[in-house]
Amino acid sequence: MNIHQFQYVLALAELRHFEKAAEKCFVTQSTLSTMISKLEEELGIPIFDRKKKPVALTAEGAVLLEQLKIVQREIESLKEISQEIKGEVKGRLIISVIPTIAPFLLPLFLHRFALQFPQLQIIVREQTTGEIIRQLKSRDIDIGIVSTPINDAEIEEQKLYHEPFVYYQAGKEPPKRIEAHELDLSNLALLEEGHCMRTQIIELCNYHENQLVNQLNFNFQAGSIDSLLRFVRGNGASTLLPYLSVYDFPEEEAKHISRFSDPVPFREIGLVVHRHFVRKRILHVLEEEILKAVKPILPNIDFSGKRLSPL
Amino acid sequence: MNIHQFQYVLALAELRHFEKAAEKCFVTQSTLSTMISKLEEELGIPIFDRKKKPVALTAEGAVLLEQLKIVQREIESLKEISQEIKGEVKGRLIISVIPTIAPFLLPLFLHRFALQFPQLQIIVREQTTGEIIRQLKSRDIDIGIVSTPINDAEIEEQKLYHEPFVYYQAGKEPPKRIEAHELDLSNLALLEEGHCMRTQIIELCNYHENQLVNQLNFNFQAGSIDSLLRFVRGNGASTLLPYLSVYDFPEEEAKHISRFSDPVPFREIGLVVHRHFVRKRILHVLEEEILKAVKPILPNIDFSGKRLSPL
DNA sequence: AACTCAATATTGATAGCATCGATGAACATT
DNA sequence: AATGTTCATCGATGCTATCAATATTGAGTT
Repeated sequence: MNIHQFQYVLALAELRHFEKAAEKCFVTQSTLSTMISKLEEELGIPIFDRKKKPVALTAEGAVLLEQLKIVQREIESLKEISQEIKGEVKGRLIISVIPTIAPFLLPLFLHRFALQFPQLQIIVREQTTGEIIRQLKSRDIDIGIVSTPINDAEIEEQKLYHEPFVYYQAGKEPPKRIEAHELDLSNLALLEEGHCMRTQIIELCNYHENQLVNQLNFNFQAGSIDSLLRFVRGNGASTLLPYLSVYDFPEEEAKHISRFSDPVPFREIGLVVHRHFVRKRILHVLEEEILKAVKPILPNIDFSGKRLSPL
Repeated sequence: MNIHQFQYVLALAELRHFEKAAEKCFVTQSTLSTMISKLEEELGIPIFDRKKKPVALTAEGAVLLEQLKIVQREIESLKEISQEIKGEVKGRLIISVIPTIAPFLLPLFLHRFALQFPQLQIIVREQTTGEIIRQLKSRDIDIGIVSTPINDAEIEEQKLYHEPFVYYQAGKEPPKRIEAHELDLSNLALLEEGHCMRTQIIELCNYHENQLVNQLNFNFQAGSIDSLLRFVRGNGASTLLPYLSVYDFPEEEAKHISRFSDPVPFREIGLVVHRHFVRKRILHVLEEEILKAVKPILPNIDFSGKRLSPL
């Protein structure tokens, strides 16, 4: 039994073709065939059904495969840990960010972050919280940036910052400051379902979804803050926006923004990783870079001990 | 990099002596030395400090060792899974049971259970809940039998049965049936601290620890139900006992027992394993054997939907 | 400083095995 | 029947894990 055999099985299970799997492992088909047979023999269980075209996993093989994946992953972690110890950060890192954060936060830190790990191939995606958590668990992505808390035993969270919401009113010029409870909730536009910010705002308003939506005689499902804003402007509607999406508004646009008086409604943004994520240094640098970028921009409000403030 | 090297490192880390570690791995000292050097070279990190006598782990080595243990464990799981698939159950199984269950439950099923796995070396220990959970997490034991729920993300629970408490009064003969609230709480003796049953009974009584203990002018710390009973008998005191400890009392002793009328105070007993425990079949057979043994004995009470009933 | 002992590293030989290219076997397609 | 595809098997080869023997190192000891 050896580590190569594990890789061969995983490759064959993925590609379902001996030659292609062999190619992926940089060996000949002959080697792959022999080695997989040996592992099957040693375990005493046929992993593949070679009668089927293309090759298929046996029922027992499917069970074993799951464990093989785990073993493989832990061996990968071993390598990653030693690279971290040596201060070498290589390989590929996939970061996924929710759509209400990504376009505003990423430009603030991504470049500086990437510079620190020239050997690291960084891939950034935009996904909803649900997808991010699912993919963290299946280890398809490495780090998520979402609105915390998540409260999942498999997921580790790292609080980053609190981001206030602001009120945006198209057409009129609302007052600079506004009390949460005096908010005009008619014509409040929201993002489409699946976005955590939609849910948060609905909860903030203490309103049922129907009540909010029904204020408008048609229903626009915005998939991004940008799209939401265009809709709001075009229809004289209003909405709530995260602070980072408005902090650099030009003067003309800033007139439509109201900041909230205390208690300011806000959301918490944090890093999330799988609990077995081992590249601690990357995580630490990422956290530092984000905070360094975001702190000078965010208003200086003390959110300590506060929960989401209902409107 | 290969699996043997992992084992060599683990053995050396444990025994801190090349020759002894080599012996444990059934290779020569020369092999062990070479192979460990190779792994260190491949990882690029010295794991051991050979200058120290006896050999010591380097700081980095200690970090790597943790991951090596994980890898090793997952490979062991792979073997165990294939044995389970083949229906072969071999190796060693360590079961730990809390002291208020062990002496009464074990004789009821252990023999029949062991017969089903003649190749399995079964070791049974008696430990408190805290120790059991700790050792499950460090993977030093395999299965625990405790009073559930535990509610720990790393621990998986398997409910077994509900066990009523009964009231024992030395000296007098209490009525056959007793209402929980009419219980005489003076002179109620308890197990020493660390036993979950002590805590449960204190909670049941809704009494603070001091109030209960102060009823007696001296303080006996019983470490087992047996020891507790001797004390109670010798001092005309009273106590609560788990049903399995009294169900086969001789008539003379049974006179001192009161069963509770509804709502009957009870505890829940369950199997607990680490969430990565893979020997599902063993667990399943164990559960079946315990239930088969215990069901004819336990009184037929429906505890569904009830929580621990306070006295 | 010379010696001794214990512990680890190194050396050179060997056997086992992963790997290869070539070929064979099974099966589907034409 | 001929051909193509796919996986298994065979014999050769080179690598490497392993061994026994020996060298080196280091910490006492005399």
